[in-house]
Amino acid sequence: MGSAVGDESKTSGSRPTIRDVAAAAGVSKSLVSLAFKDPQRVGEKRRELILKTAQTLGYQPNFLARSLATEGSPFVGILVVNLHNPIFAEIADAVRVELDARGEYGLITSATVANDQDPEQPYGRIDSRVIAMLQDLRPKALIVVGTVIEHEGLFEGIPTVYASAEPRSDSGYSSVRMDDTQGADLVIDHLRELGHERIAFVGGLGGAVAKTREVAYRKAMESRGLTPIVREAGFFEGDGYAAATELLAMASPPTAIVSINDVSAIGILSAADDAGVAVPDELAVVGVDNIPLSALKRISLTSVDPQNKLIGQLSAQAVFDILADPDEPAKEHLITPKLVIRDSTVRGDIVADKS
Amino acid sequence: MGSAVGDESKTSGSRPTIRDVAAAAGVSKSLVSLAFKDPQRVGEKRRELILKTAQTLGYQPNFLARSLATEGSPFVGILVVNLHNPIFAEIADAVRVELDARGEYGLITSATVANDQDPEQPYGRIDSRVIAMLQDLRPKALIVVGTVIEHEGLFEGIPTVYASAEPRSDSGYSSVRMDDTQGADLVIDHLRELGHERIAFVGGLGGAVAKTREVAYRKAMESRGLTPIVREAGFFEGDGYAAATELLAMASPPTAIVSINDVSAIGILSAADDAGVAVPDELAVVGVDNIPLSALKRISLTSVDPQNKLIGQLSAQAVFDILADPDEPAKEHLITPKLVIRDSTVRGDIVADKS
DNA sequence: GATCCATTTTGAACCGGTCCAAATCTAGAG
DNA sequence: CTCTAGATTTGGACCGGTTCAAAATGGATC
Repeated sequence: MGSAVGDESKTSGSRPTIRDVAAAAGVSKSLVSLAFKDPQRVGEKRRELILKTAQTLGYQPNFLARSLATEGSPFVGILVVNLHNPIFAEIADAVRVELDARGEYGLITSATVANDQDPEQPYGRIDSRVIAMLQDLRPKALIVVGTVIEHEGLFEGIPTVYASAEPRSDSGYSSVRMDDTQGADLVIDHLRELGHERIAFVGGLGGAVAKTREVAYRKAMESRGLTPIVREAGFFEGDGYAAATELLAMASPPTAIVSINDVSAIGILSAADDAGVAVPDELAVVGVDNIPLSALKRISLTSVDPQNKLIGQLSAQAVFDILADPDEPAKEHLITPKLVIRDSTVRGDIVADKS
Repeated sequence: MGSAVGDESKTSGSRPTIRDVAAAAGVSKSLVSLAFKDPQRVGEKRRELILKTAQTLGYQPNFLARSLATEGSPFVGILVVNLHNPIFAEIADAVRVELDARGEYGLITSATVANDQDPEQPYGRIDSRVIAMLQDLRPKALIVVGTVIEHEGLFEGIPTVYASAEPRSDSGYSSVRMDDTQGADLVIDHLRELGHERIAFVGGLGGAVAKTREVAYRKAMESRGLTPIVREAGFFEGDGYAAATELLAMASPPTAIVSINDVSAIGILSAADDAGVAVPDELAVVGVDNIPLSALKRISLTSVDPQNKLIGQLSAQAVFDILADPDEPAKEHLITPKLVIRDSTVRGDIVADKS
């Protein structure tokens, strides 16, 4: 009565709230809330009524308010450490697909800050403001994709799974990553089948991942009665190029080079080109990561595929395990990699190009 | 009095709140709030006291509560459409650096959902739950990096800048992107200087970006009295390969091919290799994007560099402009690209490899 | 010592939800 | 028709901040 205020007086501008719906439907806000999160508890009639008015009003629960009230957000956080690395994008995708399949959803974020001090690990340092935000958001769980430099209990209280990170001795966090030992075995066996014996390794610098792979290479060689030839190097094209150039200048150069990763391996290919060494006839080259560009015809690099899709799936799986039983001890999942054989070891033999 | 409740009874577990600090410092919560967001208004003594007790208690304002109360979050949202495209990572980085330099910060997110229906634009469709969240968060502004398929007023009420997206006629949103017309001029001029006249274009399928580049190529050719040769194709390696194979089988094949982007151009290189056509002697190839892998020696592709760093910077700049004056009409910034000349057009001539 | 004004501080309402104890409404049993 | 148990609905406190009008404080002035 009175000055006949329209029903929609509040609707101006911002989104309708739960109170608007309650008023329009003639029920209490509590009931509207219930109708959304536990529909069975609400009587048939009102439920329909509430849902319909919500629909017509265009109501959508406010995520912020909900998270504040419940002390927790409805999603799983996915922190992608390094946006420049395509394999992390693959893992993140797989994580999201798996979460979706189980009715959860993932929020992808990156907080990486360029780190000029350490050219060998330019990414991995993290913006604390973004972390603070993520903490306040309190996602159900967190999946960290890639290696974070400073991680000391950053996400206390949030169940965390590390996907494709470096092996860490500390923490009781679950992790999922490629089994480098098996990777090295695959590579060395493949090369030996092709008749190679002087097999060198390029890499080892720049963190635990590098070290792990170097050790795996050494073991694989020694267990087969071969002598390791290691040339320390970093992760990038230039590193592989320099190392390979040196190796090829040796008195009796290696007939095969195994690299720490694909990008460096591509540098090795260039070094061979420049030195007039034919690949694969005079030199076989193998990388690790199986990044998309290794499949390009111009490169066609034999590579250890870490099975990123599987890593993503298992990471999501690990999150569900933790959620189901928070007291379960942390697990370390080691994925068996696959060897993708291309022209850099066997001419013209294109195998398992698409998986 | 009574059962002597300890001061820290609330501190157990979760982070201390503003009330904990207020109690510990013997002031009201309002004052603590003030001390944090407008320190000048608080008396010297209490300010110091409050800040110190906050420090010792380890208090940090809760981002969620703040955003809810103020109806807005303290950061600029950066929505990276496609994590798999390295140029978007470059843009996002540049945006963040620029925001940082001006005291703001960016929250990177990706909401892309794989889109099996349309293999030519596999990314660009967006997870509505993530969008809803972003809306609730109400960032100061939003920078969308890359082309979003469905965008109809998704972010109403939030100032939005499109970086490196397709040109859009609708909307009053600001945008920053490469000037494709200038890009085409650079390419055609370069090729003509090298004596090429039969210059073909590969691409044009898969959205407005593709169409824009095709039109730019046509204009550049016609304005120079040359006849356009267009072979419609998509964005990927296979597309370039197929198109180039066809072109090279023509009675009088082109002596140069301009591609829609680098990835497709690499396919063209492969096609030339397989057809026994020498690059650059018998065929020159040019791409667009200057993705990192085009600089690899094995590929060494001449490419139009869209100046991603600059695009990122200007996008951030555009955000500040809007924030400073919300009524300013939307602007369209066109960036002048640079041509990076490599072996695919001029043998052995390595120019501007690192910027 | 009283008065006035500027500065500092406080209390309470609010943002948009959740949640729980209490109130109300069924309907079947006695 | 009353009683009671179970289902449904509601009011109000709460999450952790912000905000603003009003109260308290502190000088300076008369």
